[in-house]
Amino acid sequence: MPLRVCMRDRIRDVLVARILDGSYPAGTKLKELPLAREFNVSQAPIREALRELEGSGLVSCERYRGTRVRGADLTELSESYELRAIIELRSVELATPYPPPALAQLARCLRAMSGAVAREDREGYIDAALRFHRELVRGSGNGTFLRIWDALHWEVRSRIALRRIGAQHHGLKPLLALHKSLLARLRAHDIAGATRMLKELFAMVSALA
Amino acid sequence: MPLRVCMRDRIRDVLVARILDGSYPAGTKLKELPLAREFNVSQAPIREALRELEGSGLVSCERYRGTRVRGADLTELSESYELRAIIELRSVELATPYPPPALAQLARCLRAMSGAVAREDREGYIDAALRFHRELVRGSGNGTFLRIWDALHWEVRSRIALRRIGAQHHGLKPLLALHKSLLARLRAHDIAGATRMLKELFAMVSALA
DNA sequence: TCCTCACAAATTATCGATAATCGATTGGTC
DNA sequence: GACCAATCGATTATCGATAATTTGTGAGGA
Repeated sequence: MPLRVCMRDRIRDVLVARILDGSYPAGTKLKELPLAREFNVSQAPIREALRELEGSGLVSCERYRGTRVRGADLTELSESYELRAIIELRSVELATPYPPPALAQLARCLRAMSGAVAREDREGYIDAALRFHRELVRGSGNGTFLRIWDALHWEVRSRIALRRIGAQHHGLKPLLALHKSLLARLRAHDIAGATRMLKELFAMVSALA
Repeated sequence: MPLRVCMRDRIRDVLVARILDGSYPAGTKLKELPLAREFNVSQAPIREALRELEGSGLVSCERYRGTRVRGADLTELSESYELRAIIELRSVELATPYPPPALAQLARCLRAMSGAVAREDREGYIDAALRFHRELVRGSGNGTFLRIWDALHWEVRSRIALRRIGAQHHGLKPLLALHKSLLARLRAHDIAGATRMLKELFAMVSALA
C-alpha cells in the first residue's frame, strides 16, 4: 500500500475533523496506543500528529501524562479570535494598497460567500470566508503572520464558534455585507475605513460567541 | 540512567542553543540519524524536537526532504518582530491598568536591565528585557498571546538580532530609557502613552536590524 | 546534444517492542 | 482512622530495525 501522503498528516487531519465535529469534546484524553490501533499504525505517527496539534493549541500535552483536547474551550476561542484580529488588522495596514491580483482573489472569495449565503450553505460560507481572510493575511507579505494564522486551524475554530451561535444563520447576511464594504475600502486604498470594517466584523463575531 | 527531563526537551534546547550561537547558520540541513548518533539516542526524540522547532519557525521541514535552519534569516526576523510588536501593543491595551503585582514584576525586570546596562552585560540585558516583555504579554491574561509569544523563542531571535547590530552596545541606553518611560506610563494607566513608547521601542530595534 | 528511464545512495517515515514514569491502590504502622 | 511506602496497571518516552521516498547518476536511444 503506497502512501500518497504520510500517515502523520492523514491522522492529524482526522483528529482535527473529530475535534471539529464534536466527537472529541474539550477535555477528551487522546491516548496514543488506542489511537494507533484504531488507525492501524504504530505510535510514532500518532505522536507526531499530536505534537502538531499541540503547536496549534488544539490540544495540550503534559510529560508522561498524555494529551487532552482543549479546542472547544470558550476562553481559548475568544483569545484566538483576538490574536487573529490583530494579525488581520495589521495585515490590512501593511498590504494596502493590495495589488490587483490579490483584490481579484478577494472578490472571488466574496462571490463564493455571497452564493453560499444565498443558498443558506453555512459550511460553504465558512470555507469561502476563511479563504477571504487568509488572503487578507497573505497579501501582507509577512510569512510569519500567515504561518501563525494557518497554525491556528481556523477551519476548526470557526465551526466551533458558529456552532455555539446555533441556528441563527440569518446572522450571515450582515457579515457578508461587512465583507463587501471591507473589499470596497481596500479597493479605494482606504486603510482607516477598511480597519473599521474589520473591527466591526470581529466585534460581531465576538458578540455572537 | 534515569531521565530528569525527556530527551526531546533536552535535544530541543541544545539545537536552539546551536542556532543561537551560530553553529547552525541559516540553511544548515539537520539530518536525523547523524544527530541521533551524536546525542546517543534514537531517531524518535530527534524528530520530535525538530517538529517543535518547526512550530516555532526556527526550522522548516519538507516531507522526505529533511529539515533546514531558517532562524537567522533577516526577513523572517523582522516579520517575527512585527508579530511580536502587535501582540505586545494589544497586550498593553488589554492589560492596562496592570495589577500592582504585575507592575512590581515589571519594575524588578527593569532594575535587572538597568544593572546589566551599568556593567555592560549585554546578555544579562537581553534576558531581563525578555522577562520584561513577556510579563507585558502575560499581564494581558490572554493565554494564546503568551503561547505564541513563547513559541517564537525570543531568547534565540533577540540574540540573533543583536548580533547583527554588532558591538554598538551604547545602543542599550536609549532602549533602557524607553522601557523606563513605558513602565511610568503603565503606572499612570496611560494607554496611549504606553503604546507610543512601545512603538518607539520596536521602531528602534527595527532600525538597528 | 538532449532526453528519459532504471538504479543506487542517502534520508525520512514507520514499525514493533522495551524502558521509564505517573496515579491509584494496597498493605503496614502508629 | 490517618499516614506513608511499596507495588501494580496504564500510558508515555525511547529504542533499534525496516519500509518508503527523494535525488543524483549514468546508460541507452532519438
